[in-house]
Amino acid sequence: MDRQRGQHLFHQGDTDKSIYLIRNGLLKAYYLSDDGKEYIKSFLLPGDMIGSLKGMMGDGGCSFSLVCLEPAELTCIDYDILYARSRNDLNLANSMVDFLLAFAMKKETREFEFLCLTAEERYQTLIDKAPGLVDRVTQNDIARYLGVTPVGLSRIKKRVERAA
Amino acid sequence: MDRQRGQHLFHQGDTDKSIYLIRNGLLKAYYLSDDGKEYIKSFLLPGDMIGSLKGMMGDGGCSFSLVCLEPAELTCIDYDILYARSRNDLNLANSMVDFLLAFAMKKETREFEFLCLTAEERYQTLIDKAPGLVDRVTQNDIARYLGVTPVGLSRIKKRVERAA
DNA sequence: ATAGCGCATTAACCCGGGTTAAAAACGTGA
DNA sequence: TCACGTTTTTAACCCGGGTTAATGCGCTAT
Repeated sequence: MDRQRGQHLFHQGDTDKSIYLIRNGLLKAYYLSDDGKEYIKSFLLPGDMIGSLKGMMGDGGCSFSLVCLEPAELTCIDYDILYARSRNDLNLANSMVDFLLAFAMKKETREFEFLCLTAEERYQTLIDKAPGLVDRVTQNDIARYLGVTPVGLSRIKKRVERAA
Repeated sequence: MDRQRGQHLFHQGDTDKSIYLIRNGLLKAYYLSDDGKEYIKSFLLPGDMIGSLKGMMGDGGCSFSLVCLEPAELTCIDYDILYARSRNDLNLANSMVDFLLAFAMKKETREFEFLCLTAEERYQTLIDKAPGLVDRVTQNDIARYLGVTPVGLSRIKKRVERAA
């Protein structure tokens, strides 16, 4: 399945129980607050998988939106079917365990960064760990991913450059 | 297995591939930075499970420490054995999938709180979602869990009370 | 070519929270 | 009861980043 730049896979509040495997392209998952502020949960690159856990569990709708920043090729998997199959398929269940373990480590890293690092340190870490991303994504979006405003990130950037 | 208040199950840097199921008591998992600052990753209550993912994966040592705040009864599970068994045991693998899904949702919630909420909102949320915890844990520790300093939390508390 | 839009930078001002230090409140054990 | 250590509060000062708004830059579409 293919999607253009700017196309949404689902919007916050939608009921979507799909899991998307990104084969190509670049997407962003983001929260939108009541007063219209955007917060970026993650960027998705080829090989990544994403879906709204809340949506899958039927806990109300999706808690965030998913949109293409670059044209994307995706594989869509129905969560209910996957889950049902895993109940009788040892290999599938094992794959899910492995995937979820890797996922948990990623989430733990991001938690660590918010809990223990300053905005400036998070920016440095991002540059080190995801070089190239900065060139494909607007600075606005980088800022909203790091938990600061675009104006704030502009200042951090200048500070970092001046120090270098 | 039993542990007294103040006893550590493991320290940051240790190699410990155990998973601990909390049957009773209260523990905290925390990071210690190079310059000696403490950041609390989570509080553990009866029914919770915890272990260092990094430790389990053999990715170097544990990334955090685990200590009892109140005397605790625990069940200790060897990760390598559990994982090996799950490869041939559909029911076990399914239980692990279920556990990991629930775990992922919890981590996602915490990520959301750091990304989208202010310190004051995180404090309010904690009081709502974990009433009683505030009475069992020092305000110092609550602060370090919320990502502010004890002095900062004292101010937030006063602001909240004044507004109420 | 130019009008218009979104992005990035800069400046001025403000505010939440960090830091340090001191004082007050609270427990706990001798 | 008193003394001590820990927790919490308060105060003063500082700084990072939010907010708003202006400026400039680079697209893209007409």
